[in-house]
Amino acid sequence: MDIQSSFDIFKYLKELGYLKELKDKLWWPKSRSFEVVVGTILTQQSKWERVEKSLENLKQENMLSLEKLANININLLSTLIKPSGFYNTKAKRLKLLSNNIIKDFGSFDIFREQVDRQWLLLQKGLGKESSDSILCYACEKEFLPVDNYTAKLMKKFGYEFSEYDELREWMEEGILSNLEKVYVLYNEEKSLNEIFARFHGKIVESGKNKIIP
DNA sequence: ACCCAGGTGTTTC
DNA sequence: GAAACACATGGG
Repeated sequence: MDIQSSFDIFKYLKELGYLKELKDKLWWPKSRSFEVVVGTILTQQSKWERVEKSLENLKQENMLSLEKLANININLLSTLIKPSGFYNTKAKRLKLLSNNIIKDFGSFDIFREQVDRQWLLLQKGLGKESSDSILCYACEKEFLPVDNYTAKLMKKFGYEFSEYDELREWMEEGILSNLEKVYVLYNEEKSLNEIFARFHGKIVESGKNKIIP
């Protein structure tokens, strides 16, 4: 298979017909909500099923909101997110991040509108992938997150990058320079954010399910 | 028993 | 800079 750009991967995954019906059209469960922010930290080096368990625990205790997490007892938070691992570290970072969002933006809605990558990268616990995931799935900005699955997938086709941003820019550029073709593949009109969001989702799902040998 | 998962921060050369 | 290590659970 001849892969010239990320668009060829996009087309290939599209042709597989995988990930057709999504509960959430942006792929990430409860996209646009504060849950995405919580999920990005919880899912680090963990399985999504374990994250769902933690999210359930938080919901059960009525703690799954920006205001509640900003003021939660740290030991309680650790206990509730135990299923997704690294719970002491993640608890500290989640609480601090919630406080910083309130301090610098006042509300989650303002945060969604005004936050930028630079602010996110300054937060303890948010690296490039988590920051881009928040921008893409919580804030609906035009960012294409890349992860280990993306790197592994591209390596299979002979493309390797030493830096996260090099891979991300190459992935974004392949789509941006083939936008007309992308729109032909979709019946309905989609925003660039939605295209990036679903593309990343497909890559993750195809990686998780090992559909590409 | 070992390996991995929708990474990140710190320490050390 | 880049490599090595810590953070931790639970399923295959």
